[in-house]
Amino acid sequence: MLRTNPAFLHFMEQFTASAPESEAVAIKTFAPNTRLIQQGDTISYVYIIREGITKCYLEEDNGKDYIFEFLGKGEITGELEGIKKEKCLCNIEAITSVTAYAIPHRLFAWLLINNTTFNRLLLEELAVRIRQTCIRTSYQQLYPVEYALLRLLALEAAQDIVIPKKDMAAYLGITIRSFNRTLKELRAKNILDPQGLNIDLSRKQLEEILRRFEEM
Amino acid sequence: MLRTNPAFLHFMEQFTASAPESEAVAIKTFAPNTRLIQQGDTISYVYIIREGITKCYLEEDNGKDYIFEFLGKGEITGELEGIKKEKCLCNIEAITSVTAYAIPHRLFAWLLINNTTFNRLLLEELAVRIRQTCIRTSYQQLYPVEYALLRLLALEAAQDIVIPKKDMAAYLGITIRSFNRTLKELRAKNILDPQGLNIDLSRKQLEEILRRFEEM
DNA sequence: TATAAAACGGGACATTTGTCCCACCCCTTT
DNA sequence: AAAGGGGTGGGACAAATGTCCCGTTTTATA
Repeated sequence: MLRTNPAFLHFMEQFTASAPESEAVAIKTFAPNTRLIQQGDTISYVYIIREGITKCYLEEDNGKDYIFEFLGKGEITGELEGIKKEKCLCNIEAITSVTAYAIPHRLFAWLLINNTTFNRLLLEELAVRIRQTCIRTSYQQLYPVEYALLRLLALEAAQDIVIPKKDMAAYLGITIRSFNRTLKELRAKNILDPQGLNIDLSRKQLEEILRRFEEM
Repeated sequence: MLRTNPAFLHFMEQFTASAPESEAVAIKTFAPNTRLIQQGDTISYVYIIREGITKCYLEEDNGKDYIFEFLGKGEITGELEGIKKEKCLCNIEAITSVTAYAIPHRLFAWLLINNTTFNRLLLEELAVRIRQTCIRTSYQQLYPVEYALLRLLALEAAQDIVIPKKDMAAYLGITIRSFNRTLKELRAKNILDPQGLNIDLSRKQLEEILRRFEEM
């Protein structure tokens, strides 16, 4: 759910600390609820998140939003546009306060060609993203919302973060109404079986889930 | 819907024709309904489709299938597993008769490092795939099935291919029953407005859609 | 503190989608 | 020709989800 990429972050720290080319890399700051990237715009930077949490989402013409993923430390964004010069696919909006490395397209292209490590990191990142997306989409299409919601709550607690309710709903592709309803039903049934969710949870995390669950 | 990548195909033709390393590349043939890749398996080849159409899908524990995409000429598959050594995410099954270049992982890794063109082609392919997936997922989650179905029919006709009904349903993430029902409703309403679908259609394609639509 | 404005939860109903099942058609086999 | 099997379309009902709306709570502001 909240993706991170420590290896990428580490690379950027090294790179900005030592490489002469890295002068071009700026560090930008974004306040909560402001956008790093705006859907439809043409941009000239690729960002790598240094600190904070963002949401990556698409706004459809009918006013509905669909959140693809939450991007945290070390995640790259704007890379699709950096690879193929097209308009931005989706919005990247800061949920918490965010700082990010801003890599100009020119440098990005240079890195891809001349820095094997960087190239490799990006390749792996894209591969992971595709894999995760596939798993999630399929899961959400083929299982009842109930399961997906439970799983999402578990992930949220496991990562010890708080995501606004409306964002969770948008992530599941449902309305807040449905979200609330399902939540209520789960509570009524008193079913909370993280064992069946295929997520590793410590005892502490499990308690955390239960606590949040009651309070929501 | 049916993805192709002429540039990738062209590269492979050139490469197998001239490069000495390409000895390792075999051409494999697959009969309709057989699998190039089996979900959960460990493989040692990356495939690039030379001819034919395949479907890339995930089978969930509850017996349902979700089709991510239909891969045709020049599309690569098994690349996620080639980049990160993990078990196969999904099934790749031949719909028509298929021939494909089979690239051993060792050569694949070598190409990524030593052949800038290949590296670039893969990067672009992954980028396109992510983009397309995002667009589609969002569309399917946030619009009524009716729209998605209409759009799918249009795409199918525009590319002049035939996809079995059950595969179309699996692509939309719905049951055949729902598929049939929606189809019937559309026919009853006699609504078929490809203008609103954001797909470029020639007059001939439009007629083709209408024809198929009536016959289904 | 009082009051308006905005966010929130959930009831009631409408719509959409899934499940179950049966009738029909087209094969094949005997 | 008769019987059986597999695939297909759709009716009837159940379940899930969305839409509309209202009363309550929270927040902001004078």
